[in-house]
Amino acid sequence: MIDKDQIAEFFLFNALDDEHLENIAGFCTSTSLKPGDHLFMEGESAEAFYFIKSGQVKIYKLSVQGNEQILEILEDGSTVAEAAIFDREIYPAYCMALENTLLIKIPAKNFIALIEKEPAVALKIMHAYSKRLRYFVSMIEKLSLQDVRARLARYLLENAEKSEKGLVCRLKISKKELAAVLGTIPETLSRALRILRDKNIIVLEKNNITINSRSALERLLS
Amino acid sequence: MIDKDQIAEFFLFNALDDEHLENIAGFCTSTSLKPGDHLFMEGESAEAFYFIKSGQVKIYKLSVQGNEQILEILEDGSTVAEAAIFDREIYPAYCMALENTLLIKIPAKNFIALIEKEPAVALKIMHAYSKRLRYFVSMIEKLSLQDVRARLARYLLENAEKSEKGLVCRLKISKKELAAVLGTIPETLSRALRILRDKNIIVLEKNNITINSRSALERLLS
DNA sequence: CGTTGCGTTGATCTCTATCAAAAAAGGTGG
DNA sequence: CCACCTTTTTTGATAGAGATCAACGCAACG
Repeated sequence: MIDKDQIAEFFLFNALDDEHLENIAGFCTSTSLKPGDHLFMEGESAEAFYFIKSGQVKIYKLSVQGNEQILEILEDGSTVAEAAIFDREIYPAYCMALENTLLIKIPAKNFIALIEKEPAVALKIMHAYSKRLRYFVSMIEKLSLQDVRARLARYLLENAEKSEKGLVCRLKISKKELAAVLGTIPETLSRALRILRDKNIIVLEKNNITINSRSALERLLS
Repeated sequence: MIDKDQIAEFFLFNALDDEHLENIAGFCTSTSLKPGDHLFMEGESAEAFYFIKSGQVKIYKLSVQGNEQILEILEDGSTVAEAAIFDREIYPAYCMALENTLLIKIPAKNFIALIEKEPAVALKIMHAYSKRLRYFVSMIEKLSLQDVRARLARYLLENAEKSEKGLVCRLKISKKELAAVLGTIPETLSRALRILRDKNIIVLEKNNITINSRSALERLLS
């Protein structure tokens, strides 16, 4: 059981009044995970979805050979698996914590009942859905229409932030995970990074990648 | 302007009473397309979504080199681009008719207003969303974790139907389109089909593919 | 018929996964 | 702080899948 103030901060519920929040808090519980812990496995029945209060998880698929494709890296503020609860009620992928992670668990049943009374919540969920759909569409596009170097270039451009040194991409995940995000393997990622470094397009430090030439990266996309 | 009876048949609205249907019919219009016509282009602002009354469209992306990845083939009964209207309001892909196609156009604005009053419609839309999300997740999985032959095998298994000759996959699209659905090119698809034929796993006629050995196809998936 | 686009086949080349191994980076316990 | 172990990252060599380029048969269609 958790407190209504804890859930009031989440965008999904930020239009609701105290009475509703109390009600929701009544059926939510909290969960905590250590790095490597699974929140759920592919194929498990989906009776709840989650909010990430703090930490980081990955949603991923495995091939029969054991290759991993990360679908999403989710951080605090995100909802996890809200898609699974309306449909076949099975989680379609694995979810593993990458850090110490604190989540709020929202049972599907209660949530669906809530939506029937609160269309505002429904609209927010739909907004989250459409964002995720867009994300997956762009992922399909990248995977099937671009090579690894272009996928990396796009990732760098999308994740870089301005700093005193110029554009810098701070990796929040290991290179091994990044490889799985990009749909490749660590060796190939390592080589792709080296090529960009040798061309003086980027500068590599351990977890920071500084972009020397934004335009050169953009050229790789076409 | 269209009639309320025309929209009553669509699953999205099949829980609504006459008064609601009249209301909805009031803001819907119909559109018809010939093969090759575009319903919308990538990047266009999304002010409406659609129902397919009859016909067939493809939703696809293009790479800078002009390669095509089909995201979906949609047929009568499907909604088109219902995802685009809650988010950034831009169509994220192209939509082109493959046959003569009749659609009902539903303006986003009116539809959102409807949802706010009718949670039942919201739940149905969410159901459609989660189905599509699942579909895209499985597409990402296939594209990044399976080779072309496995993707083809899965397609055949998923689209085959029982007939007097056994399992038969009737192609509703050209092989060129099928290649784009599978994330490859016609040459590669042609070779993959030939290999399956040479192994006596399938029999090729022009638009029918008969499956001789279901188990052999299933073995290709692992 | 000629034209146009589709489907197939062949030859080649590029990209990326795989295998193997070394180097670097973290922990952990003494 | 150091030796030890594990995991990550990098590098090299190789092989395989699939894209590309080119050519040709074929059917549809004006």
